[in-house]
Amino acid sequence: MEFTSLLNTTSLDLNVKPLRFLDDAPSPKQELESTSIELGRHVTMRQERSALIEELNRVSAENKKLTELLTVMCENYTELRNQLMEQTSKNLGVVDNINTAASSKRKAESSINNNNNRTTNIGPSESSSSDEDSSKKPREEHIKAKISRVYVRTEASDTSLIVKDGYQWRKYGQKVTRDNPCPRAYFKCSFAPTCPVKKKVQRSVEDQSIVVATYEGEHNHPHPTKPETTSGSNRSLTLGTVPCSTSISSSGPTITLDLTKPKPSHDEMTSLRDKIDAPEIPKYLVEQMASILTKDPNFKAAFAAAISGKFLQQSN
DNA sequence: CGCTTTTGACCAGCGC
DNA sequence: GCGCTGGTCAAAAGCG
Repeated sequence: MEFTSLLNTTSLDLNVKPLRFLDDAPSPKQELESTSIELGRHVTMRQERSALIEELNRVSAENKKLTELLTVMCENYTELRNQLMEQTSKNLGVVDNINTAASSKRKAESSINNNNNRTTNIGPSESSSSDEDSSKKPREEHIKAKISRVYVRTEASDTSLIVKDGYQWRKYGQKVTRDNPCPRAYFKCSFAPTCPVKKKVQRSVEDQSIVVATYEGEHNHPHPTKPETTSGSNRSLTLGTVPCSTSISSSGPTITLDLTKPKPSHDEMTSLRDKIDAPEIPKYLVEQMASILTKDPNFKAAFAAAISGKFLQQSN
């Protein structure tokens, strides 16, 4: 799917013609001639109309600015996407080697029955069953612990088996396994005493600059610190007063933009722009939101309908 | 002094 | 039953 083919912000006509519906309305002159009793009311209406026109022009200008902001974000996304594609194509071969090397003789023997469950993952990932646990305890009816595996590239000279994921870990053992001369370190989550999560860290036998971290279980406590990367597939945030949430699922990215809430004031919109530009909001998050917005073919229609509906509501 | 790391010993599962 | 292997325990050492 080519993103640029979907992205056409110029066709996203956010600069609606706010004055158009005014042309269709009866002119003030005609109404004044119709009855003199309503003269005072027409004066008030004229003031309201001019205020409305001013408001609509301001909204149009804001829409134009938002369009430009969206265009910039989409350009950044395209650039990052190209970099990601380039990096991914480089790493795929390495990961395949890791996957092959990680299969020990014991696993190979037992994996005849469950080899189809093996997964090849880049970054935080999950598998329905653990290839190691299933070989160790094949009689278990259910897998108690949630297994995920993370590959981290580090300096080959760095002998410390430390994977910075934001959690606090206590090392409780180290073992040299048969299939890998590099020792395997065993960690337990020390942030919460009752947290059942365990972590195994071992260098890849093929590429010692890559550290393989295997997580077992789920944390039963909030994240102690902000991690470098998010392992979850769902993200949700509220930017200022704009109710906006994004999520990425297996079925694809979805976005919930609550336009039913009251329209933010000018100060709130300015605050929102400041927050988007502010460094406390990660750039990747803004770019992700922009990409999700522009990827959604229904977004343009929904956004245009919401704006036009707002205008019609005000005109009534 | 308290916490973390190290490391040898111990235990359990599995195959033969 | 025995040996191999991965995983865990716990005492000692290290560190701030």
